Amino acid sequence: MQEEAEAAHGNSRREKRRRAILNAAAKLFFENGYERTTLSDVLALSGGSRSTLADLFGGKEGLFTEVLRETNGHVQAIFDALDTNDAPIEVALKDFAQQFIEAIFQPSTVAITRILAAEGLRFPEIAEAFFRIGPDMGDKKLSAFLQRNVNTGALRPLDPIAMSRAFRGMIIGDTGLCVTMGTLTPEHIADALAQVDPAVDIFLSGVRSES
Amino acid sequence: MQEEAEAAHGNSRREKRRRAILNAAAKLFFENGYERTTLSDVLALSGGSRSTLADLFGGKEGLFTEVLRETNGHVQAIFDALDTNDAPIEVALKDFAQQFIEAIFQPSTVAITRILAAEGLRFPEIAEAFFRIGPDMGDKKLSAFLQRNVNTGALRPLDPIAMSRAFRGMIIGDTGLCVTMGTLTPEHIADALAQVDPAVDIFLSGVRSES
DNA sequence: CTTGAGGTGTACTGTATAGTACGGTACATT
DNA sequence: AATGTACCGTACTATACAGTACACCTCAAG
Repeated sequence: MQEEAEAAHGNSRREKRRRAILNAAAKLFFENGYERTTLSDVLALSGGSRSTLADLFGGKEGLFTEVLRETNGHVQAIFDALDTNDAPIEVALKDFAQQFIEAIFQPSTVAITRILAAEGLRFPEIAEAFFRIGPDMGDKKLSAFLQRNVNTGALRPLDPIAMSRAFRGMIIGDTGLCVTMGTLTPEHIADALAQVDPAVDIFLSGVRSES
Repeated sequence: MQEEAEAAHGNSRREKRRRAILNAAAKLFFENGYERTTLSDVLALSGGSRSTLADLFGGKEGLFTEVLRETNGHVQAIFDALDTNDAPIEVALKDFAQQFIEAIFQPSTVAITRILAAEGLRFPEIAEAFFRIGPDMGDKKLSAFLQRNVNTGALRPLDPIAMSRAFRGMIIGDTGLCVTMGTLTPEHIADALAQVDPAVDIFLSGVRSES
């Protein structure tokens, strides 16, 4: 019974420590990278002792993968929330683009993108997992939407995958590179948002059936 | 006089060592990242002694920045070679897209993109320099080309910067993310090349003046 | 052949840091 | 309040690595 309670919300004390360490580690790993973050730094920020950290996570690698797993979960949730609506195509696409940009520039999304760029080769399965939930999720929803509009005859019968890819590329532009380079500023995001309308216009003119 | 010869092509012996160390360092930094590359690794690959390395580059940071500077130079040359031609718009754009993809997926471009994604925050001036010669160079040539075609009336009077951005985004798509994640494969490149034609079609249908 | 300037290799130093051991402490349960 | 489990903190160990010192070697010029 006691075990059950632990499994559910955790031994309140232990779980609090766990959360504190995890949060501190996430912050430091994302800010400074894996190598340049020391366990002492983490503990200085979180409180707790080396022994507890070792017990909870096994060691530095265990802590890191746990941070990534959790962040991947957050990102997954963000992309799950993406949706297309039943407004006229133009409006629906603009909505989707706004949501997409917001999803991509969420702090947790940006953080995990950068850290995986830096450390991805060492944790390939995690990098791949992220890739699958990030781009692929957006792609799936968008291409399904486009396919529906092809079926109704609203759009020319082009490959929905290719259209989806083109659309997302137009929306994101160079900003994706800024993210990984660490040079992302609020202006870049504002800029990306400002580019949505012209991009949608170009895209729609390109794919819409002749009326 | 002797000095002059040294300045030009270098004391042949010293210069050979320099090149060997630089090449080995580039390979290892790009493969394993900054932190995980040790000077001993570099020397094991290049030959030479710790003392010479210290003398030539000052230390690890000096060696690294020298590698980045040089690679930036190569990338600059690659992007300088990008050009638009006088063929019909559709052909010219497809040509440009092919060149652009090839430039972006050059080994040296990929290598420096990844290493800057990983270490960019520590060497911000280099990251920014790369950013300026990479995307911005492509952007400049492409938007000038588009502007010319707007002027002749071939294209609708849209903002050439926005068009350029949209075009490049469509061409690159997710593949840019693969690069930074280290999951780039030859198939990705082939895939990107295969997407050029449909992307150009969508783009052109979107921006061309009604005939 | 001689000579010296520059290069080589090794061995050393100092520092940083991950992981561990252990004695003390606080908290929850009864 | 007693008791035992789980946490804390410190100190220690082992290792890895950048940078340096130094004695030996190589090569080119005379």
